[in-house]
Amino acid sequence: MTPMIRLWLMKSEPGVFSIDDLARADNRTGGWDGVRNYQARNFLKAMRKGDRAFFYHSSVQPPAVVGTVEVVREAYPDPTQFDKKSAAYDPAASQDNPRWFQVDVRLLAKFKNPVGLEAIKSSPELRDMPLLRHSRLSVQPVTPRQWKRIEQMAGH
DNA sequence: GCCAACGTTGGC
DNA sequence: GCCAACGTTGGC
Repeated sequence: MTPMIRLWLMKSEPGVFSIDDLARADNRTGGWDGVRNYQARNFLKAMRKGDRAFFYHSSVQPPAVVGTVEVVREAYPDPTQFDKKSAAYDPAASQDNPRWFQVDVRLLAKFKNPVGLEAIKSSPELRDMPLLRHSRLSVQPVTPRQWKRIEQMAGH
């Protein structure tokens, strides 16, 4: 039986963690920590090894999909929730009862031609992306059709 | 820096 | 359980 590969989009502010940071990491792999939204967390927990995701840069000009990553480790407790020095510290979380999770991702490709938010808005095939409707959802599903369209726009 | 959208908190 | 107040995200 062939496991279904799911497709996602994950947002990050490049000033905090950028696609180039991931490119420089050991094995081009890093933990996607700091997610503190329940709906986004539930999507993180639904991710399976081998799933792919777009890496989206938010809060920069221009906001854009800048590449693709692959899930290499499924959800496990995000250690920053226990770290009092972290901005993502959550006093309500405990080791016994973690509230927040992260996955590890490996960089697959950095787009030569990032796909800007403006271009996404102008493409009729992409009008239903949660990105355009729920701007605050930092981890969200992508349909195969949307995936193909964005890769096409990126020249990949 | 502003502010719309929307998620979270807490008083009742 | 409602909802006002508050906080955060993220485009502009």
